[in-house]
Amino acid sequence: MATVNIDKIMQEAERSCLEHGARLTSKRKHILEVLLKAEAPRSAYEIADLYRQQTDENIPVMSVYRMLDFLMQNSLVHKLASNNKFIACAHIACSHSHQTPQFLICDNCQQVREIGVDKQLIHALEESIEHNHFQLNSPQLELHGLCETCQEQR
Amino acid sequence: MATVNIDKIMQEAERSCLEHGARLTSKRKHILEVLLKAEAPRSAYEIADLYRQQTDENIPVMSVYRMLDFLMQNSLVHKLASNNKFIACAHIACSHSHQTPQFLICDNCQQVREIGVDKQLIHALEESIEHNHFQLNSPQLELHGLCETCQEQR
DNA sequence: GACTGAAATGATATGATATATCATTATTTG
DNA sequence: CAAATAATGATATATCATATCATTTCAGTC
Repeated sequence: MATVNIDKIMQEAERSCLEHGARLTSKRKHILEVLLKAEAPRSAYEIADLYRQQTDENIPVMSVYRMLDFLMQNSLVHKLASNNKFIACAHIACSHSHQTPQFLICDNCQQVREIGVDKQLIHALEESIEHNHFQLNSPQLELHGLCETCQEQR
Repeated sequence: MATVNIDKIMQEAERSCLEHGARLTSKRKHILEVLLKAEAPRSAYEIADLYRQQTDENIPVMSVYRMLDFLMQNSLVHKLASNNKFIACAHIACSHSHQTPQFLICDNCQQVREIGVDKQLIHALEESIEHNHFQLNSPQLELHGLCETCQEQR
């Protein structure tokens, strides 16, 4: 089942890149696939290792960073600032347009859920920030806590 | 004027540590002072350099990290995950209890404003997160954009 | 199909951030 | 004061990230 999803997501990623004139090369695709298969956020170095395992091909970390930059620019991958790791965007194959990503990061098992933005919430945020005469970039929220599974284990 | 404020803040920091049985040693105090004097967030290595300049005493970076850990545990310092830098808490000498810190980070001049938490906003956040069966730790928000001064310069 | 310019990738070096570990010094407490 | 605990120093090393120049690949053109 997972592979079916990945195939579908990859198709959508290709379509979206084509539309924007962005070149989703084979190596960039592999990097995205590595992240789609990973169950948790991965560092650039971990991604390089997984890439080697999954393709029997070497890849310089420098290249991984560059490919991650490309994928991020095309909203296919996000970087989590709070732990310097990368994840595939959870909404690549969704129809709803890609908005501000919000992440729930489990501090126990490290799993990350990317949730949709609540419009009202964003509005409230912006209000709060306007009071401070601050002009917001698209705000990425990273929220730490415990996921459902890990709550139960306590 | 700045020094007056710093003195007052330091007094409050000492009082608060005493209250919690936390030992605010002279070196830890110096680290906090360095951050209070800095106009922008600083990395641990920058803090070590400033410490040397301001005290004519060497300090190992390892120690800086440990002291920063201590200061963070006692809510005197925050770490900004989005740029791996540290700042003094803006509310040390405030009477209102220390809640979720929210940071507005200027991507142009790097200045950071720590703003108070809007109760409604936090409530909305928590609602949004409950839908995902996620148990939040105290959420620290880091919001990037342009401060008032830098907006005007564009 | 060869030529050319641009984009992508490789290779190498190095900088920046952070932690592990063991030794030493300072402080508290009985 | 001695023993226990906490704080700091010293050293090594892991981890994350970027700068720079060389090489390869690709798209468009003739």
